[in-house]
Amino acid sequence: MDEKDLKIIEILMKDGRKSYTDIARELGTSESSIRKRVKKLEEEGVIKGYTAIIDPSKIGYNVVALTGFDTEPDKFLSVAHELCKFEEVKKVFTSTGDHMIMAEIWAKNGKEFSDLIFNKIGKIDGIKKICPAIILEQIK
Amino acid sequence: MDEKDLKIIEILMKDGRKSYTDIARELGTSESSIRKRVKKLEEEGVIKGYTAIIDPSKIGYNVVALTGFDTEPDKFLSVAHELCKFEEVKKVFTSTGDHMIMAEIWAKNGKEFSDLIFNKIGKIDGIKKICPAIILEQIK
DNA sequence: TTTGAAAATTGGCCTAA
DNA sequence: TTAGGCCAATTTTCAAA
Repeated sequence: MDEKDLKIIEILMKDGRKSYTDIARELGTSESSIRKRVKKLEEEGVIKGYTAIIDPSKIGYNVVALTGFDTEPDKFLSVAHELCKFEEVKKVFTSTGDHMIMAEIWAKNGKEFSDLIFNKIGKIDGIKKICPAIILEQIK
Repeated sequence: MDEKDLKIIEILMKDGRKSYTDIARELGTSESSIRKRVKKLEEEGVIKGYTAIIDPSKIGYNVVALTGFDTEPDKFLSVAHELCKFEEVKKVFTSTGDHMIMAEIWAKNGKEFSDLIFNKIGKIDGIKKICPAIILEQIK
């Protein structure tokens, strides 16, 4: 892990589909050098994967919410695990602060979101409180 | 925007570097069809870009925090805008719920994080309250 | 790092709906 | 007119030396 690896990571965070050849040109080195470094970074788990950044509203998901969950202490991990099973739950974090678990949840509209929160996710055993913060706009 | 577009999006969210040829094979169609659909999705802003998913701790960022900001109502937008200028601030959202602004902030350690919060970001005009929730683990 | 073969990308052109 | 298919030139990927 050196300066060049960090540069590669920076470039791939900006454009995850940039070709090794392009990165090599940008950093003034060879394509195979870049490819081997990227492969190593992937194997080491530094690069965990690649993803397309989607505008949820453009595919019909008009409600995206950062949702905090408070749980009974001993049910904490099982709640987190259950949350992951929902297709609408895109990300799950454990955290300090106001809530033990934070999740990013996508829903088509307010009705579907409340149905999801009250009738499905809310039914998970061990959840004490749900605190949704609906994202209005992603600025950065 | 049809079923096939949604499938393409799903595939590219799982692996943002998958080749058009591979996607075509998976969906039983031709490479050029995929290519033209992806290009259109990009032009329409459905696909906003691609990114490598990095494990922050593996590149020395041991503190990642979802941080809520309360602002004076009229300074709301300028605060959001100022936040975006910090390299350590990776994402900025406006939201309903407890806080008007939510940001994902990366720091190398607790010391750097508190320095950032108290001495730099905290100095932005219009901020009334900062509520950091440090992410312990990303499960999904 | 270099090299060469295999694979993917790209642009143009054609057909069909 | 638009989406899909086909082909040929170029570029990229990938493994072996």
